[in-house]
Amino acid sequence: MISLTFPDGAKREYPVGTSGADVAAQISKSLAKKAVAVTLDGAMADLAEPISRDAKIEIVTRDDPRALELIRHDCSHVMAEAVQELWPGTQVTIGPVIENGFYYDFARNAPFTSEDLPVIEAKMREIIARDRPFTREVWSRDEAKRVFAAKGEAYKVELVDAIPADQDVKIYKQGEWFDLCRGPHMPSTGKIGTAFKLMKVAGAYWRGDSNNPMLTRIYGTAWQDEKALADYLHRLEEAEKRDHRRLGREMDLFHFQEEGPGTVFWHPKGWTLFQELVAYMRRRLKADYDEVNAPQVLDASLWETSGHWGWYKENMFKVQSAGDETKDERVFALKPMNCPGHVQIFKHGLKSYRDLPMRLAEFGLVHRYEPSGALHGLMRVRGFTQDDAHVFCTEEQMAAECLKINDLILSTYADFGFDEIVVKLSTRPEKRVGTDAVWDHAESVMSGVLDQIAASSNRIKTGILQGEGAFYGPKFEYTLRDAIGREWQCGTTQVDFNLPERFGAFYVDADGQKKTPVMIHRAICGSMERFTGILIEHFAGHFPLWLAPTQVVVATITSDADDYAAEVVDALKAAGLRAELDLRNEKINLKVREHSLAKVPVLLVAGKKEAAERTLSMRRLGSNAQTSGALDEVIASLVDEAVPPDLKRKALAAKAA
RNA sequence: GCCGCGGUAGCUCAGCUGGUAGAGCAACGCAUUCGUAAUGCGUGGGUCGGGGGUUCGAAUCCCUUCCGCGGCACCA
Repeated sequence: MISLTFPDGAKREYPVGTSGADVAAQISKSLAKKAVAVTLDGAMADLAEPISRDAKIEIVTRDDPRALELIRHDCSHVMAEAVQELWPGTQVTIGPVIENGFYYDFARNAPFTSEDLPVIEAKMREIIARDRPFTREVWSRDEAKRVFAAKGEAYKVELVDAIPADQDVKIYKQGEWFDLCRGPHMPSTGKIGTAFKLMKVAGAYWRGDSNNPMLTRIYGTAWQDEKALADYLHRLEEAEKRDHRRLGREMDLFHFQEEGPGTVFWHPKGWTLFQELVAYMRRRLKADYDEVNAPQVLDASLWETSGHWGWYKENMFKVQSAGDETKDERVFALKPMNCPGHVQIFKHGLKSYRDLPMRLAEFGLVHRYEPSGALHGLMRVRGFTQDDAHVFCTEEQMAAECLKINDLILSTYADFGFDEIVVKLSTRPEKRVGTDAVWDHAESVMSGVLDQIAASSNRIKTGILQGEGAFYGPKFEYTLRDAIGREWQCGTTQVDFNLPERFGAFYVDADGQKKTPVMIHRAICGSMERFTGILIEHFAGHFPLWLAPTQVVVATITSDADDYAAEVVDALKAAGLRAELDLRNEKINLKVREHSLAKVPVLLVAGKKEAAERTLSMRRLGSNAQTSGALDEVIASLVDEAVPPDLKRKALAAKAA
């Protein structure tokens, strides 16, 4: 007999080999009907799996959140069956569950197109309606390989080979069709239901390696019921509405054009937003950093010394004289990084240990020849501005500097409303420079700092990314979560024991000896262009007043109010607000509509009455309520609201003191 | 870079199996002075991404190239 413990703590005895299905059936008929799986000591398992040991058991019903993964996984199997039924000869590879859905990668001579999706969906509905049971078998490796090889499933043969020797080769059947799979699955295909949809086709490399052949991936989404599916599709639509490329056009912030692939044409409004962000960052740096500016175009030899030429030559812009007659054959590069420039500044003149830590910041415009397929609006461009800085310090100062940077990064994010942050330590990659001893040391200091960060706040999550470090040193990566739950990796702190040495940078220590400083690369926003894009999406274009490109529009109702409205705009501008005047001979309805669509935060309406009383009717974006106020009071309250968060904090602190 | 899809007026898009382009919005003009998400009427606007080919004839078919979109790979 075995003893099973239920969630309520009750224990019951069952014969060895009892299945979850048996247990459910003994509890109640309805539970047996709803059950799709069990958890044994927390691990999900098939309902039909014979239980041979004491365990904590829980019956998982179809409406349990944990069943969602099973629905999606089963759905990917059904999709694979549908595809093979429709196009015999198509090879199946892998089909995992992902966030919000699943995919399956197929190998087929002619790739699928989006027109195939409804056809596959229809076939899937047929298979689900057949409601054939999922059954599990364990095969020997040789048998599995023989069967798959005989079916022409070369990829599956490779997958069987990849299964660790101590694990069984499990096969799941759904009627005639079967797949290599570790499970678990629900009892039958009918449990999947109808709340699924195939979303898109895409190419994907076999095993994620670009040296391998490209397979066709079909993405799908699946949910417990139609409502959840509809909600998900609605969320996608909403996300699309806040796409920064769309808002960039609608709000007249920036554009791209063919002649400048991956480079931004900033329009007046977009540039105002961008500069407001830069101004904010610049204020935040003032206390601790010195701002510098290093050249845009530097001799290739400098990049050879830094190692970038060797590692990233393919991704750099080469610059040369374009003149046909020129004798100057020198090869320059458009800077892809600011660090070599900053090292030159550090090296210029003798530095003492007393000068350390030396923190050099630059809003450096860098250019990288990104692969064409990687370009994506402001998020991935070929020319961008880094809020970069390099801290030259001693080894002893390193940990403290990392923590100081951590404080700056987290407080910056908080000012934009990002307070769920994940900090991850990336350790040595395979392709790297420097000795193992140096890496050992750097990683141990960094992991100590990571522990301190983790201990400092319970809102900050930490983790490790094995092998993801930069070629010259380990790094921290800061990931923030936006208003609709998407994660963006922005900030980074990278310890570098290599570059200063490569460039022969040194300082004179207290004992009169030359020593190589440690260099810490750090960025907060990362790419200012990308961060601007993130902010556009995070706020859905509905910026807080201090960031909004146009903060206020004063719109008239009749031309009788024109003079007054003009006076109001002058007063707003004099008070430092970005204000525009709308005197057009149009109805107020049209004006309200247009400025609302342009996402202007504040609309001040002036009619005959306001002009006579020297008041304004205020309407805030996103609300149709109107409030009336005296001119001076309205301006004062808007001025107060438009103070950036860092200055507001400062003013509060000054008041308190 | 790789796989698939796309590029027609400022924007969103129609244009089937080849017969030299069309709508809505926007713009411009005129009228309207009208209290919180579209006032009415009128007018102009496109070498259909570029290049080449097939054809009597190409937005439409083929090749090529650039750019974009969705993924994959990459991201110092």
